[in-house]
Parts: sequence; C-alpha cells; structure tokens
Amino acid sequence: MPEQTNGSTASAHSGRGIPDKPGLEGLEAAWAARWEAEGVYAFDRTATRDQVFSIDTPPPTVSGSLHIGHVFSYTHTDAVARFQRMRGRAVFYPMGWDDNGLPTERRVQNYFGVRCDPSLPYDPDYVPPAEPPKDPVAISRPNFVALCHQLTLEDEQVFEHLWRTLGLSVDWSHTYATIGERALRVSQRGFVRLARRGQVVQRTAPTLWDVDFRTAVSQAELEDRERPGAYHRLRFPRVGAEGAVEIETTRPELLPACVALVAHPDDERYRPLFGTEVTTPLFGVRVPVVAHELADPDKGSGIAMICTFGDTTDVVWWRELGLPTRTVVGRDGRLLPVEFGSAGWESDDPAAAATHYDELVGRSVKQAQTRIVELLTESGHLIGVPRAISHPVKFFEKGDRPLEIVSSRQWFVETMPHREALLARGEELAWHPPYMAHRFRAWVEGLSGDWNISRQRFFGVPLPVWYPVDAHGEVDHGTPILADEASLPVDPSTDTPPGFTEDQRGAPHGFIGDPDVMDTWATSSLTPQIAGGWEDDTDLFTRVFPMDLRPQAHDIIRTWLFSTVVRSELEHGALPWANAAISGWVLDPDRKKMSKSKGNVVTPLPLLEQHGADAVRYWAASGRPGTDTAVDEGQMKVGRRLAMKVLNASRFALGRLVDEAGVVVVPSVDAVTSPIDRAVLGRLAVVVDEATTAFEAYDYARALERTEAFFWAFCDDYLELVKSRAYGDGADPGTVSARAALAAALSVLLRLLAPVLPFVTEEVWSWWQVGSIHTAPWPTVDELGVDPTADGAAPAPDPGIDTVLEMAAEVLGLVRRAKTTAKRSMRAPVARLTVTDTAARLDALGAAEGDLRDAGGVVDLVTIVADEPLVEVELAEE
RNA sequence: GGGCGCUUAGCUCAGUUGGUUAGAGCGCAGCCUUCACACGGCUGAGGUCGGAGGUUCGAGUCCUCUAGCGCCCA
Repeated sequence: MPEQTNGSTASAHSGRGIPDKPGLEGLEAAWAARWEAEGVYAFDRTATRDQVFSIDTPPPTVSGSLHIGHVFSYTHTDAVARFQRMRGRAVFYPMGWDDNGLPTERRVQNYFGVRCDPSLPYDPDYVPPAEPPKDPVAISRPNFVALCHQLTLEDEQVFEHLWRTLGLSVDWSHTYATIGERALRVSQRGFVRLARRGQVVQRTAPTLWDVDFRTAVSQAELEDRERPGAYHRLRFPRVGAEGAVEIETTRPELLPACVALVAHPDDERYRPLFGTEVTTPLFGVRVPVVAHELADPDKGSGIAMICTFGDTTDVVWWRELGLPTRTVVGRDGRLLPVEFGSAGWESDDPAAAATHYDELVGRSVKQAQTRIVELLTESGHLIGVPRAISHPVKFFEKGDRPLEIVSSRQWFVETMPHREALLARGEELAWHPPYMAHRFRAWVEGLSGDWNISRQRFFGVPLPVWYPVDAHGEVDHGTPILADEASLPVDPSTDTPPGFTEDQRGAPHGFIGDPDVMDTWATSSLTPQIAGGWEDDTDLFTRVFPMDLRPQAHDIIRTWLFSTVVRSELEHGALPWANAAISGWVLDPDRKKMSKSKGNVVTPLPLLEQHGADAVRYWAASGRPGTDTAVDEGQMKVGRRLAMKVLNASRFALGRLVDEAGVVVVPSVDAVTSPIDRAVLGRLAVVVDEATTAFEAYDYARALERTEAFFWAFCDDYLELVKSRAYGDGADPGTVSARAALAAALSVLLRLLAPVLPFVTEEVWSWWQVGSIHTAPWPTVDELGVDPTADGAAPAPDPGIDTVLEMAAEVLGLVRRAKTTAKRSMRAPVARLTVTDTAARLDALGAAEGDLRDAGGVVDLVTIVADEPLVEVELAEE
C-alpha cells in the first residue's frame, strides 16, 4: 500500500518517474498483462460474506456476433466493481460464457454445413468439411455436439480478448461456461431436487411449438409480430333446427380440428344456441355451442370456433370447458392423417369428410388454408370474400413461422403456485433504476402457465432422467427414473440409470433415456449457483451467495431475471441477489435499434483500437442507468481528450513535486495553508461525497459527470492560477501549500476517475505510487484535510459571498475575455485591472491576489468597493 | 386495450427535495501556439424547457388533460 498523502510530514514516493512525452498508446495491452500477472483482481477467498461484493455476471452468448452493446453494459458493471473494490470489498467478479442452446446449434450448422441426425451412429474419425457444402451433411448427435464445443471454444477466445482489452476487472480463474461440466452438474442437480420435491413435473399438455426448430418453447420466448390475415366467415348448419350459425375465423384450415363454437354468456344473439349443436362444414362433425366470458362479442361475428389448437385462448377454453381433442397439425407444421368416422372423429358423412380431408393432408398449414378456402367456396359455406386484417401473431422469438400448439409430453417447473411469493421477491429486490420493477411485476401477473423446460434439441443440458421399458417393449413415462446426485452430470443417452446395465437399453424390462435437453434458461437461471460453487464448493458459496448484484439489460427481465428468481425461491427460499442494475440498449448512431438483419450492428474492437479503451468506456459510462444510448464516436473522442488531459495535468502537477534526484516528494496535506488551495480541496471534498453517494446507488454516470466537471474546472482555472506559485522556491510556504494541494487533489482525482478510466489512471499512478490504483482505497473527505462545509469551500453559507476560488476564477475569466476580444495572446500583460465589488467579495479576491496577478499577467490591480460589480481590464500596449 | 419511459440550445444529454438572469459536452464562429497539454487552450453566439389548464408568493421541477416518439404486456 502506498504511503498516504495525509501523513504529518513530506514523504518520498517511489514510482517509475514521469515520462517526457506521455501517451495513451499501448496502455491496454501493457496493463492488462500486469494486472493478470499480479492478480490485482483475484477474489480473496478468505473474505467473509459481509466483506464480499459478489456479481452475477451475465454470460454473453458467445455464438452471437460481437456487439458494441456488450461493451456498454459490461463497462457499467465494471465501474461499479472497481468502486466496490476500492472501497475495500473483496469483489467476486466471475465471467461466464453462454454457449448452450439453439444459437450455437445454428452457428455450427452454418459454419460447418452440417445438420444433426440423432439416428446416426457416432463416427470417432469424423472430420468436418473444410468448406461448408451446399447441402448440409447429416452427422450424429455426438459428432454434432463435439463441433459445438469446438466452435464455442474459439468464440470464447474472441470474447475474452475483447474483455481484457476493455479492461474488465474480472477474476478469470472463476470463469464458467453454461455447457461446461459444472453447469451441467448444477443444472441437473437443480432439476433432480425440484423433481424430488414435485416442483418439476412431467405432463402431456398443449405446448407452444416451433415447426421449423421442431421444439417446444416457453411463454417467455414468445413474441407478437404484426402479420396480415383475413377473417373468413363460415356457415355452420344447425343440428335439429333450421338455419345456420355464422362464425369468423382467421384460421379456416383448422376447421377439421373444430371441437365447439363459443360466444360470450351475456351475448343475446347467441344465448338461445347454448347447449345446441351445429355441424362443421365439409366434415360434418357435430360440435356444441358453448358459452365462455373470454369470447369477445365485438370480434368478428361475436362467435368463434374452438379448435385443437389455434391459439392460447383455445387452450384455455379446451381446459376450462372440458372439450375433446382433435389434433390435425403435426410437429412439422403439416396436416396429419386422420380417419373420419373413427372414435373422436364421428361425422354425419365420413366418406365426404375423408374426401375433403384428403385434399389437405400432408400440406403445410399455409397451403391447407388456401385449399380449404377453395373447398369452402365450392361448397357454399364461405360467406362473402375473406376480409383482410392485420393482427398480432405469436412467434418463437428466434423463429420464422407462426407458432403452433401441439399436445406433447414435457417437463414443467411450477411457477403458477408461487406467483404471490415471486411478486414479493420483486418488491424486495432493489432495482436500479427503480421503475424497472414494473416489468417484472407485469410479467409475473401475466403468467399463463408453468415453465416448460423440455426442449427437443441437441446441444444442451440433458434431462437426467430415464424411463422404464415394460415387458412388451413399451416405454412407461409414468415412473421416470431420476439420476443419483452423486453421479451428475449424466447423459442418459450413454449413461445407464441406477440398477440397470447398458445392454438393457431399449430392451423389454430395460430402460430408455429421455432424449430431450433443457431450456437454456433452465441453466442460465442458475448462474449464481454455477459461479458460486453451489454444493461443489460450499466454502465459496457461503461467501458469495446470495449475491450483491445482477447487472443485465431490460429485454431479458422476463427470461433471465425472472427464471433466476424462480430457481432461487424454489431452491433457497431467498432472492438470488440484493440489487438488479438494468442497463439500456445501445442504438445505432441514428438512434435505431441494432439488428443483424438491418446490418447496422457496430462491432467494438475497431472502436477500441481507434479511440482507446478508456475513451470507449467513457462513452459507455456516460449512458445513464437504464437509458438507451446511441453509439457516439464524438463522446469517445471526448473521453480520449479527458484521458489525455489526465496525463498532461498529472505531468504538470507531479513535475512540481520531483526533487533533484527525480523522486516525487509529496508535502503533507497539513501544509495546505493558502486560502485558494484550501478552497480547491474543499470543492473536491464535495465531489468526493457526491461521487461516493452516486456509486453507492449504482449511478456510475452521475459519479463520472461530477468528477469530470470538477476536473476540467480544476485544470482550466486552478492549475492556471496556481502555476506560478507551484514553480516557486521549495522553501516558500506558498509554494509548499500549492504543491501539497496539487498532490492531494491529483491523488483523489485519479482515484475518482479510476473506475471509468482504469488504464490512464493506473499509468499515472505508477509514475509516483507503488501498487495498483485499483486496489488503493477509495478517496475520502478526511484525507483532504478540509471541512467541506467550512468557508472557503462550497457551498458558501451566504450566497452573496463567493469563495476565493470562484472569485479568482471569475475575474481571470474576464481578463481572458478582454484578451480574446482584443485578439491578444493570453500572455499579454494587463496594465491595470480594476475590480469593483462588495467588500466581502474583494476580501476573497485579495486572498488570491498574487495568483491572479501571475495567471493574468496583471501589473496593477485596483479594487473599488461598491454594490454594483464591475471588472475593467486595460491591456498594455503591444 | 393496459402499463412504463421519454419529449429542455442545431445534435446528445444534466437539471436530486419547486426558489435568484435554465446548465454541460459536441457541433458552429472567432481568437491564441508551443515554460502540463495542438490527440491543445481561450472566448463567444445559441433554448423559456412538446401543447393546454391548474396548485403556489414562485414551476423545466408538483397535479389534470392532451400530442408525438420509444419500449413492455395483452
């Protein structure tokens, strides 16, 4: 620890010395290497929970393209981490890689030109094609997974390089991957525990289904997209009565899946029909007319057909009204064969129904719609022409075609019974900014079902489950066999369940593994447990969990934040972290959302190389918490200028402190006696207070803004005013006072800026201090040796009495203006400076008279006491 | 349809509990060179705070209504 500047006597400092021509080039690589070698950011495992500040870092999706958005939000977190570290907390700041799941599968498919076919056998000698072939090559699941691992390793290198260049103060020894061994074990352990408590259960249920990826998806992965559609008005003849009922539907192709018509119970138009039956056009299937309050009297004709399943409302009706199931859409999005006349498919005219359905079977829903509209037109059941509309359609957020709802067997984590508890956790969590709490509440209140965590995919965490096979070779899904916790992680496709041998796989009286993997959020929801070493490293876990901070963007509150709260509630009965800092998004320079398809994604490395890491961090840290921020190279240039200013101002200040041997000698802060020196330290003390308060509230932007504003004023006014005195004789008390103030102010300023500008502040620190600035103590008001509320510091008790510093700076500014107006050099002498002001203000000015004369080149200073202030500047002849 | 956020100088944004002539940076204009800084410095012009009404001695800052933009959820 370097000796502090508030000792009672001057102290010699043993840094590297001040370079002649300081620069910013190469600081990133040099300091990143030093920090790593010296373990500056290593987590202190001996620290107890109250001494620790632990961060649940968002693991970036490594298969995604590098994005300036990454730099933005991770810089915010890093600034907070650095602040907490300097405050003396043992910062637990791990890094994770999110490599599990669909994005990686997709990237591997495109990168190598392959596709996964789980029916193929493993080929141990498989080598991927050098160039991706035109038609994807089918490979086995183990080969496919191996390629996924290979590619994610490469992607992780790229990210790590970016993070190190950016200067994230991560402890790289705590890195994890969401498909890594520990993540597999934690995910599977979490599953097994939930299963033993009955909190994850297997059910056959209507499932949101992407027909291209052929997997189930969860409510959290849905998004509405506005799509064109059309209302088709269809006639349903009544049974045992004259006439027909006319309904409107946007999905006529689901007519064969119709199980009922529904209207609102209070709808007078349809009340007489409730309890009666109608027959479906073309298929002659008798369906009841039922009542339910979710039917909207204002939508279409006010009466709708219920199908298996057109949308989520159909599911509600099906469940609440106990309706039968008529599945026609298959998992590939094509119409399945069905047999009219068989059980469940009774028809008044099975032969005609079959003839009609033959026209549809095997077609995609879109093709089937076209054809059935033709059939309905021919049969006269379509009334008028379809009425075009635009309406929201549900999509998988990564999908290309509308979701279907199919009935399938899936594992569900229960959320619905815990909604009240989850809402309470949302209230308990400290949100930054606070209004982000609304998003969480709205999501929990809008939950429509438990969380489906089964995915019919390949690169993910396998469900640690097998099923018995009975004497007839039939799989018994009713009695799943869970893995022993001690055996985790397991792959049920190659590992055997307890009590079985491998040769019983698929055999009568044997077993079969669950082929599915978990939703990626089922793993990501456990990042605090994965990073914290839950059950694997209990000593670590008790020191870091629950964590202090979850930083993340607002778009994944309903997924990542929500699911993490769920898992922690179910497993630990506690919040996973005390604070959630929600960052905004980065917009492109024209303030449009960035997306790959628009081609406006900004990649960070060129910007880091061009402007420097500190400059890019400065831009990022200027974006206030939760606020969307545009990429702004202008701000990066400002950041770079600030970093340069830090170098040059430091060179000046420290240049006044070196002795004959080139050693920096720092006078004690007690030697600060000159009023203007005391004033500047008093001002700085206020800034220390403000920056500290802001950082404590996770408002890195405010801390930076306050510090930066002071720093520029410090350079423009104070350094100019004090320059001449600081150059003076080392025996003169005024000179010693100036030098002591410069040293104290510089030390504090560097540390205030260190969280945002880690490279340049570390560079300057190394000139005159031992050890890293990033483990130096956060500045305090005390070390400045001033009382910020006393006179000479701001704010002055009487607003009419300006401080010495303000008075001197104000008059100096007017002198500069006079010189500018006269188009003279700033060094042009002032023959006579006449200052008219109140006695009190003139007194303040008098305390800085010598500095003002030197800084302004003032020969003659005249003061006049009067109420109306006036400054007259008479420049000397050229 | 419900909710949230935003709307302050040409641009990007600060304005904390309502209190003197509304701030910063960028950009722009002009000037100044090298004794910390030309990857610079100094100075200046430029808004009445989306609109309407209200509370108040006093509102950009609180309330109501309203317009536009963005996002979230149905």
